[in-house]
Amino acid sequence: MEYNPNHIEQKWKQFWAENQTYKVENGGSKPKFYILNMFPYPSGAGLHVGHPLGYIATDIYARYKRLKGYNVLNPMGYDSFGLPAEQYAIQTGTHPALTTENNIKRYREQLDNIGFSFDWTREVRTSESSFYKWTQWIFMQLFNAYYDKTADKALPIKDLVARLATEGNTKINAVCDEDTPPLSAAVWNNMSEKEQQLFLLKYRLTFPEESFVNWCAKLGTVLSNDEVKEGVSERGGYPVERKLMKQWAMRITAYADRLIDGLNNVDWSESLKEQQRNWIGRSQGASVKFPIASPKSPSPPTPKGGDVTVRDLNTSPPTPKGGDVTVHDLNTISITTSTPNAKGQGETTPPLGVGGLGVRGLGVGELEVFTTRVDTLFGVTFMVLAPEHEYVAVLTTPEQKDEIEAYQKWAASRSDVDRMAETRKVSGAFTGSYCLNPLSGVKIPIYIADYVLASYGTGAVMAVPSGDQRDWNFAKQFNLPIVPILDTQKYIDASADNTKEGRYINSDFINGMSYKEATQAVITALEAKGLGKGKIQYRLRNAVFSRQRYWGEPVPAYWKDGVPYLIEESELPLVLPEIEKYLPTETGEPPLGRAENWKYYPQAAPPAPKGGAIDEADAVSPPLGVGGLEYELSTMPGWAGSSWYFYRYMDPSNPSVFADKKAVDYWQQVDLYVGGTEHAVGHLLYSRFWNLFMYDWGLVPETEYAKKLINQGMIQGRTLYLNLNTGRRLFVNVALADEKDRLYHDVYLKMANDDNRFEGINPNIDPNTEGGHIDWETDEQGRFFCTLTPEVEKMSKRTMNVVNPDDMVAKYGADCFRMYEMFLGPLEDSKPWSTTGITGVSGFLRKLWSLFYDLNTGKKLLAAGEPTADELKILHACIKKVNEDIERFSFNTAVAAFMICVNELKSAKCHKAAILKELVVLVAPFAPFIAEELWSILGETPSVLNAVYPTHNEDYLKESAFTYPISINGKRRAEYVFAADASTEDVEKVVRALEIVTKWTEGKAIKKVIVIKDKMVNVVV
RNA sequence: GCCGAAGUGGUGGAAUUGGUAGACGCGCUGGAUUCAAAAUCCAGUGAGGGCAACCUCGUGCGGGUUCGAUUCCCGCCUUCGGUACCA
Repeated sequence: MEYNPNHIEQKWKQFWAENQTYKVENGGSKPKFYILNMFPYPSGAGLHVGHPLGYIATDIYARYKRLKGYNVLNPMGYDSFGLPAEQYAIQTGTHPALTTENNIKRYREQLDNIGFSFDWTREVRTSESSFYKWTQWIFMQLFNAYYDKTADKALPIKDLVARLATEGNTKINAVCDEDTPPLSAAVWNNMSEKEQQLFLLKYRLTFPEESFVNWCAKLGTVLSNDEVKEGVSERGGYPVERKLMKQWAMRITAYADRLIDGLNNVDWSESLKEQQRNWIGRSQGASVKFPIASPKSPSPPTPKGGDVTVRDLNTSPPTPKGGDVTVHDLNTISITTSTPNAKGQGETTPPLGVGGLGVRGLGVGELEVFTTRVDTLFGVTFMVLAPEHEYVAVLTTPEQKDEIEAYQKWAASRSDVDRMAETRKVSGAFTGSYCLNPLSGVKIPIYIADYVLASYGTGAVMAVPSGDQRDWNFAKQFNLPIVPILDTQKYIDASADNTKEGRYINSDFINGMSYKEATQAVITALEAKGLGKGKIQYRLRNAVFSRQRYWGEPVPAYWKDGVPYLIEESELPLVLPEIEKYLPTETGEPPLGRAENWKYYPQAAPPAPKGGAIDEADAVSPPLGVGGLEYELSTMPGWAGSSWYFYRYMDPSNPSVFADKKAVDYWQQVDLYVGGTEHAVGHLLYSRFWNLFMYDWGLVPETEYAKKLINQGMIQGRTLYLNLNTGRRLFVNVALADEKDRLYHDVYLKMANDDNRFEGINPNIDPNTEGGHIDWETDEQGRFFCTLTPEVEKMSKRTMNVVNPDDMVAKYGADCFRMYEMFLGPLEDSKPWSTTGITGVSGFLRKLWSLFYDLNTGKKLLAAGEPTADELKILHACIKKVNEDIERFSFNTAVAAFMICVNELKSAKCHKAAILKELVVLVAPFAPFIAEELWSILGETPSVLNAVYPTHNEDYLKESAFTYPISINGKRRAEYVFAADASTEDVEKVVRALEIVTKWTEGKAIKKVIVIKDKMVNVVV
C-alpha cells in the first residue's frame, strides 16, 4: 500500500464529520480544559499560511490533552462584523451579510483541509442576531451600572439613584466625570426627569458624551486610539483628524487599577503585560495648584515677543530663608474653583471655571497641574498650558492677544503627523500673565505651547527646566531662568538632568533632603495650604464606543428630548435593519439614518412604568421616529463582540441567557488562549475590562478569563517588487511567479536560476499602463532578464504575497503542512514564510509510513513480536521528549524528536506493532490523518483520539554505561566510558590515572577533580 | 527617547536547572543506483592549521563571577516589536 496523503485526508475528514469525533459535552467525569484561539475576521482574501500557525499549535495541544484524558473545549468562530465587508458593499452594493457568508464558507473549507479538531456545533458569529443579542444585553448592563470606589466594583445605577435621593452625592465615592458638581438630596429631588437622566450619565459605565475623537473622513467613522497608527487609520492608511462629536463611551478608566493588578494573576508573557501596563499608564504624583497672580501686584517688566526674561529670579535667591517673606499673601487668595478640563459641560452642571471667576478682574483662581516630581517644585520657573486650555483666553493680556491667537491658530492647523514629525522643534507664546509658586510665592510667567497636551493631566505643566529636557529646551528658546535644585545637577547649562540622586539646593525647607524625604515634605506642605495633594494619573482614556457605520451591532438605545434611554431587554435583539445604500445620509447621519424598517422595535407593548427607577424607559408607546423618539444611529465598534465571545462557546445556542450558569461554572475560564500580539492593547484589554464588569455583575466566576496566553509569531510574506525604469515599483504575485511563469500585465517571465531573477519570454509587451517599462538585461545567449527585489512584509492581498495553505495541503498533504509550520521554529517567533525544508518533513512522514509498508513494493512490513530493549529505548526516549516539549509548547523540538525516533526505528528495522502502536498515538496530535490511517492499519478502532496517551518508563531509558567527557581546566580533552553505576569516587580515581590526563597535567599538581554524575568530569590543575 | 524581546555554522533553528556548543531539518560536497535526470540510499559538512594522531579558535563586542558561562553580573553595539512631546 502506498502513502497517498490526499486520499487518506478525504477518507478521514468524512469519518470525523459522520462520527462527530470532535463534539464536546458540558460536564462528565473528566477534568475540563478550555483552549481558545482568537477568532478570525473572515476576509475576502481567505486564510493565508500565517493564520493556521496558532490554530495548529492549539489543535496539537487540544488533541494531546484529550488523549491525556481531559474533556477539551476547542471551539472556533468568526468575528464577522467589520469594515472590509462594508467597504465592499459601498462599492458593489452587495449586502455585507452575503459577503461575510461567502467568506466564512471559504474559511471553513480551508480550515477543514488542515484537519482541525474544532467542535463546529459550537461555532459563533458576532454578526448573527442570536449572538449580538447578548452583546447588546451586556451593553445594557453597563448602562445600568456605575463604579463604586468604596465597594471597588460596579453596582446597579438604581442604588446610586436611591442614595442621591436621600443623601445627595457628597458621600458617594464613585467614578464619574471630572466636572460632576456636588449635589444635595434636595437639589437632586428638585431636578426634572431630564436633568436627572443627564446627571446620571456622569456615572454610568457607558454613556454618550461630546468628545474629541479620531475622525476618519475617508472611512466615514471614528476610530479608537489603537486603530490609529502614526496619525493614519490602521486599516487603509487614511488620514485621521480630531473632531468633536457625540459618542458613546465606555468608562474603562474605572477599572484601570484592577486591569493593572490583574496582570499579576495571569500567565501571560512579560512583554505583553508591560504593553498593557504602559497603555494604562498609571503614574503616581501630585496635583498642585498655582494661584494666578493679580495684575495689580508688582510685576516684572512686560516681556515682548520671544525674548521674555524674568531675570530677577536669577539675581535674587528664589526663596528667602525662613519662608516668611512672600511676594504675595497666599492666605488672601480665595480658592473657589476646580480644574477645568477639555470636555464640554453637561447641561445640568452649573458653569464652573473661568466664566464664573473673572480671573483677571478679581485676581483670583488658580491653575492646577499634575506632576510626578513634586519635589522639584522650587525649580519651577514658568508655567506652560496647552494651546486649547480653557484659561488661555482670560489669561492673555491685550498686548499679547495677537501673538497668542496666532499661535493657537497655528497649533490647531497642525495635524498629528506634523506634530510627530517636528517633536524636537520648540514653539510657544507668552500669555502676558503670571502665577505664583504655591510654596515659594515666586511669580512665574505663563506660556502656551503645543508640547503640552490638553488631553493628559490638567492640560497644564509646571516647567522645571533643570529637570526636564523639554522644559529646558523651552527655557533656552525663550531665555527663561534655569534653577538647579539638586547638588548633582552640574551641567545645567548644557542640558537638563532628570535625576532623583543627590540632595536639594535652592529649595527652601527641603534643602539637604533626599528625593523620598523631599517628596513627602512638599506634599505635606501643599496639603496644609490646600494647594495640592497626592494623585494618581492614568494615560488610559475612556474608550469610544460608537462607529458611524452600518455593519456592526445596533446600540439598543433611543433618544427622547436629548436623553438616551435603553429599549426593553425583552425586545432584544434589536436587529440590524436593511438599508438601500451603505453610505451616510445626505444630512450627515450614519448609514442607519436611512433605515425605515427597524424590525423588532417597537413591537412589544409599551413597558409599564417601574417604581421610581429612572433608568427604565417609561413612555415608549409611539413608534420611534415619531413624537421626538429617535433610534441611536451609530453601531458598536469591532471590539464589542470579541470582548465576551469566549463565554458564548460554552453554551452557544442558548436563547434565554448569554450562557447558562451551569455551563459557565463548568468551563470557568479559558485555560489556554493563543493569538497575535497585535491585539495586546485592543481586544486583550477591552475583553479583560468587560470580564471584570461581568464578574462584578455576578455573571462569571473569574476576574481574569484567560489563565494562560501565548502570542504566536507572525508569518510574514516575501513581497516581490518589479522595478520600472520610472522608479515605480510593481508588486509581483508570488504564486504566479513561482507556479505559472506568468507575471504582471501579460509580460511572460520564467523563473531563472537565481531566486530573484526572471527571464523574459516576450519582452516586447511591457506594462506601459503603469507608466513605465522594465529595464531588461540580456545575457550572452541573448535571453532577457529582469531582477525582482524581495522584501519581507506582512502577508496581504494588496502586496500579492499571500501563500494559500490549500496549495501547500494539495502539494504536500495536511499532516506535512501542520508539522512543517511547527518545525519552522518557536511558536512565539515571527518568521518569513519559506518552503525551503518542507521536503524534510515530507520525507519524515514517508519514513513513518515505510515502517508499515515498503515504499517501493507496497509490501506490508508490519509484524508482531516482542520489542527489544533497544527498540523500547528508542520509543520511550521519544515519548518522554515529546511529552515534555508539548507541555512547554516547544513543538519544533517535538517534531525533531519524532524524526530521530523514526530514523532510529528504521535503522533498527523495527516493524513491530507493539512499538508502532504507541508511536502512532504519540504522533496523532501533530499528524491526525496519517495517525488515523495507521491506527486502523494496526487493526484498532478509530478514532485514535480515543486511545490512551503513552507514558514513558524510565527503566527502558537506563544505559548500562555512560561516556564521560573529560575536561582539563574546563576544556574538553577526552572522553571515557564508565559503567552507569560507577560512583563519583571510582570515576575520579580512574580519571586521575588516565594517560591522557597525565599528559595534560604534566608537571602540575591536580588541585581538584570535579565529577558531576552522568554529566561530565573536570580536572583542575 | 522610553519599555520589551533577541543576536549561535552557508541556512531555519537545538542546547529544559551553570556541565560534551551546533540536536533535527534544509543546503552543499563526494559516492551508489540510472542510458540520463528526478526520486531514493550511503558518507562528509563551524572556521583555521596538519599527511595524520591531533592542535588552535569559536555562541554580537569589552570586562567580571566560576573548576566550568550560549546560560549569571556590569558596560556597550546591532536588529526586531511596542510606545511617545504623558509632565
